[in-house]
Formats: sequence, C-alpha cells, structure tokens
Amino acid sequence: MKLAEAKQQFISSWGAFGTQWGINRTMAQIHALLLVSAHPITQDEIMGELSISRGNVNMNIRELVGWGLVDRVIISGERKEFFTAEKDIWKVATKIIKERKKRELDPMIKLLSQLEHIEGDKKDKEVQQFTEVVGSIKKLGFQADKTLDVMIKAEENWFTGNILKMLK
Amino acid sequence: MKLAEAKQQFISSWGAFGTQWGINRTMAQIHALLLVSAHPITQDEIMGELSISRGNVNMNIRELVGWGLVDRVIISGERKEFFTAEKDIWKVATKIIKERKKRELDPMIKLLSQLEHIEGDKKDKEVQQFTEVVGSIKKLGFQADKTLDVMIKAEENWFTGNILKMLK
DNA sequence: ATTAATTTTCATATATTTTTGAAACTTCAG
DNA sequence: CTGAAGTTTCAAAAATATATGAAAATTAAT
Repeated sequence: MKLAEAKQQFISSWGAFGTQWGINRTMAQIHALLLVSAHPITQDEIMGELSISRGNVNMNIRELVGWGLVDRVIISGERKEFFTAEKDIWKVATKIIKERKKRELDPMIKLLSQLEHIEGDKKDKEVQQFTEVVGSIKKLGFQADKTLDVMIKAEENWFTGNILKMLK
Repeated sequence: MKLAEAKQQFISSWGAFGTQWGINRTMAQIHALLLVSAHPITQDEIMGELSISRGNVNMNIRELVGWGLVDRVIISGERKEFFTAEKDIWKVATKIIKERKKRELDPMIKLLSQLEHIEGDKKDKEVQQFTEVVGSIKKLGFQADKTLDVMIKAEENWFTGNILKMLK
C-alpha cells in the first residue's frame, strides 16, 4: 500500500472509530491528519485535505487545542497560523483519560453520591434495589478512578510493558 | 429526596452519560430503568415509564439482550414477556468491556496492522512519521487489550479492592 | 382452525448533531 | 490610519441518528 492511500484510510477509519466513542467524526479526522503529518499545517491545508469548510476546521481545531492534543505553532516569516499534534501516543492517551475522567467520571460519581441517600422505608424492596445499584455503580466508578490514576502515575512504564517497577 | 424522584434523575442522567460514550440515550435509559426495578417488567411498562413508543422499546431491548445486559423472563401464567437486567455491576462492567473490546479494539488493531507496512522510501520523513504513529497506536491498543484481559481475569478482586491476590 | 393478544419490522417522521459560508472581527504590513 | 490577509462566529442548511406507529408476523388460547 502506498503512503497516500494508507493515510487516507487511517484518517477515515479513525473518524469512524471516533464516532463510536462519542467523538465528532471530523474532529477525529483532523487529529488523525495532524498525527501523521511530519510538519505543522495550516487551516487551509486541512480544509483541502479533508474537503471541509473553514468554519468546521476552525471549530474542531479549537476543541482539539482545548483537549491539549493540538498546538498552535508560529512560524516566523509566515502570516498564517500552523497546527501540530502531540505525537507521543502515551501522552495523547493520558491527556484523553485525564480529560474524560474530569468531564464524565467525576460528575457521575457526584450524581450517584446525591442519589445514594433517599427517604423512605429501608425495608421496601424498591428502595433497597435502588440504593444497592446506585451504591455499587458508585463503587465501580471509584475503582475505575483509582485504577486510572495508578495508570497515569505509572507513566510510560505501563505503555512500555515495564510495569513491574510499579510494584516496588 | 424521594425514591420516585431519585429514580427519574438516575434514569435521565444515565441516558445523558450514555450519549457521551456513543450509546443511544434511550437504550441507556431502558437499562437504567431495568437496573433499579426490583421486579421484571414488560414492554408496556417501559413505554409508560419512559414515554416512548413500542417499536423503540422493542429495538433497544433487543440490543440490550444482544449485549447480554438484559434477559427475557417467562413468568408462568402471564402472556406477556418480562425483562430483567443483570444486577451485579461487576458482571455488567465486564460484559460491556468484553463486547466493546471485540467490536472496537480488535478491529482497530487489525486495521493498524494492515497500515503498518507501506511501500516507499524509509528515509522519507512522511513515511517515517506515519509508520511511527501507526505502530505506536497499535502498541497502545495491544497494551490496553492486555490490561483489560488481566482486569477481567482478576474477576471481582479488582472491584472489591482485593487486588493484591493477583500478585501471588 | 379461528382469532385475539402480543411482538416485530421498517418506511416515514422527528430530533439531534454537524457543517457551511458569509459577515464580523482581528491582526498587521505599508 | 488603511486595507488586505487571516481568523472567528453563528444562523441557517444539510446530514445523521433516533423514534414513531401502523401493518405484518408470530404466538397461544379456545
């Protein structure tokens, strides 16, 4: 397979995977394009490469910058802004994990904590079932939170497979 | 907070969280409703409780059954079908992990393997960048796969916090 | 075998999300 | 300061995903 074809397929598939994970297709594609670009590129280049509008590029780039996955780059002598993606995949992964943890896991745990204590007869089957389920989901959330923290603290040791160091 | 109110909030919030994770809002809500129901319930009860159509309930229930999160229950003497959700949250989590691994992680790794070897000048910066990124994402995918397997094999020890047993 | 109850399907309708593109805004060279 | 280049915004359009409901299919009681 030639580079151009492989790039195309990577970008389009990455977009499809993103969709399944609740990430905007175009945002995922822009990220993919930037990941495989050896040099920083401009909005216009992204527009051309992915055949999308200026506004679309602009909004999604802003979102990617917000996630800390993409940086604006100033190239002296150039009037236009350039963009480049963090290439260290481990860093990419940890940034995404941290961000989703903050945006989704934390609020979920907060909600469950509020729902855990309800008025009413503790003998009531419905009440029991509810508190039981809410409590155990909260516990699962805590456990996931802890595990992800350990993973992040483990830094690249997890990624490199050198996880044994963690156990000392 | 009263039970009815808490249930309402749990169901609606669970739907919202689902959306962020690429899960259909209604499917998540039906699952939530079944999780906090002390007894099996019918399609009609779900329709009433969530104010949604028969077809909608039917399709999403089928999907939940497909994920192994919900079971059809025959109650003798009753003509209608009843549904109930797996209540053990650890089992729920592992089923979701296994299923998403199979549906998403495995195909992703397969794709990346195909893209890893491309024709062309190995000295070319663009070629280098591409193979580098694709290779490292694949490696990350493998690592995630392995970690999830260990977690699943660890069974409830992970959930209960009794993870030390694993290290013997 | 008939028919009433229940479930399933799927074309169409509705809702939600994403994209466009032109106007407004900003920046900066001359 | 002026205006051309570049960026951002956002209302409206397009695309996508989800929901509806009535007809078809299935099931089971008589």
